[in-house]
Amino acid sequence: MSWEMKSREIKQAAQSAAKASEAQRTRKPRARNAPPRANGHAAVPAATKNSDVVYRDLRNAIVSMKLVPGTPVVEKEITERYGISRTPVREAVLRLAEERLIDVVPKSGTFVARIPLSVLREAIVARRALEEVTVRAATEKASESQIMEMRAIIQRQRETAEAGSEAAFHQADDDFHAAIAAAGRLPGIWGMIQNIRIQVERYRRLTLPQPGRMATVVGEHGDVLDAIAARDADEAVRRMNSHLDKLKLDIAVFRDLWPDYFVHDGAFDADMLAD
Amino acid sequence: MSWEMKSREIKQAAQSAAKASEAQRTRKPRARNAPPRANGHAAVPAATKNSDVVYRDLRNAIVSMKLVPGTPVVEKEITERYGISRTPVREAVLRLAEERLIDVVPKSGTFVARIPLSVLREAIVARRALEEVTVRAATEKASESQIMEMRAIIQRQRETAEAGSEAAFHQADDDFHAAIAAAGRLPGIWGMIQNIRIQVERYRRLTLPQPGRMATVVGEHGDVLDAIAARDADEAVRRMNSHLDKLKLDIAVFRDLWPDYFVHDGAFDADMLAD
DNA sequence: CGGAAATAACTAGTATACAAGATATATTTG
DNA sequence: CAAATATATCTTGTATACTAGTTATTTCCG
Repeated sequence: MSWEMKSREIKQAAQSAAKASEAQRTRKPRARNAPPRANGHAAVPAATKNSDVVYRDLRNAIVSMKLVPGTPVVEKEITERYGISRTPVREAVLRLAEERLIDVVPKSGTFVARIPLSVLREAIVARRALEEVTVRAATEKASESQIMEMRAIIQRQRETAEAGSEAAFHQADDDFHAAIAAAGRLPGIWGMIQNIRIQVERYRRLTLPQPGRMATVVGEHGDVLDAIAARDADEAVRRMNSHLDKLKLDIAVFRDLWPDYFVHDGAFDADMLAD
Repeated sequence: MSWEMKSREIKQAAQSAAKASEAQRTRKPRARNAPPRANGHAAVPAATKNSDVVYRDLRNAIVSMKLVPGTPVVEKEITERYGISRTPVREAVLRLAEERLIDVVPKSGTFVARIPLSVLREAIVARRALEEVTVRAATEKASESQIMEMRAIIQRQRETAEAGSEAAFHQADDDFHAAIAAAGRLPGIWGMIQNIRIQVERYRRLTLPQPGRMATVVGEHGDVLDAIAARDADEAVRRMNSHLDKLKLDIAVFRDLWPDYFVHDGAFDADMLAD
């Protein structure tokens, strides 16, 4: 069940050596000042590159804790697994480094990053603030059809919870929060929340094996939606906050259970749990 | 005064062809499982790479509107300017593409991205939400010395405003908001705010030539700090919000003045200004 | 046998060469 | 002369080769 299972062989472009004979070039170069499209480049599906595949696989492996913090990430190894060159692999690694999921030590090695406790704490705070905005906007602006959509998502999540399908459950969880942002006409903020969530996701995976947690989540989502449907913004925000707060109960416990997975960087202090 | 002035010549590594003779290798490879450092890799200043230089210069040129939206960004051109190869240039371009400051059209060209109106609107909303968190935390936790520090920053900003030094003024502006986040023990959230700010910064530059604006900003900062010093969180948040709201008065006007600089993507609708 | 210096092998960073596709210019054709 | 076609030459994406720095191992010396 290692993450290598997910990596498909990427078709490697055959490198034929036939090079065009170099005819004399007497033509003057053109201007090429035209921007791509006036409307805003959403027509083409933006062909998925090899580096995107590597990025997605690596990212999934890291946030799902299949690659635990401290694991070396060797470019050459990935290169061979996918049958591609270092360039796209390196591209993916650099993207992950910018998201602080990977640490690159120059001329030495790259490793799956440890979870910084300070980032963890601030990410939870920031997410609360942004979810509050989306919930409030959704309460104000959600159409009836959007509320029905969200009820459908919750029902789907209930079904996946009963079936015990973890991946589908997480997907439905994502969809619910995204639907709230969409109902509030703030889809971009959902994107920001997702970026923040990455930082917390690995910690959340460590806390997963709580029995009955999935059913609890479904219930809390229902509570939030009820308040939105009743157009009670303050209550909706309160319920969303209490939903999100379930996460940070026992950071200290898990930090002590897996000390190697966390790093205690500067801005972390004792009031992390008191907040 | 073009942005090329800022690009310094980067020392190019001389490429001597002397390759070590390949002696027979009978040694078995080592393990190399050790993570970089147990404490968290903050010792080394992380030597600034060539790609970092290109990234910073390009980014500055874009957010300062020296490179206006739609301008082609040709890798080869940058390559020649800095005397380096395409690899680090490409690295910088890709980073900027992820920040949505650059649009890369595969096999065709890359261009300075237009400012998406929907992102603009949501970025302003998100920033308000996060600044509210930091202001509230600062009101609660700021030490006296930190408040004095912030007064000093405001005074410095007043001096730069009187001197008309725009760059120093912006720096002091940054420092003030950063100091608030630091006082609230939420430095990471300031980082998030900065990322969001990039999306708005270019629009802000278009609105700059408002006479007396700098003095107004200094005054508003002082008002916010007064409320923090008085430990009146609600008032501090109110003043910060009114400070930030100065930005979004007339988006429609500027969109009509420079239609080519903006792009009207999906999630934008008329209530953008009504909010 | 223990510790320090030498050395080999690995790492990321960079340079360069080529491939695949897109776009503007040149050419042909009605 | 206009429109369609052809072609040259851009562009980014990828592969490969090499450099410089780091780390583990070996070797040498006491």
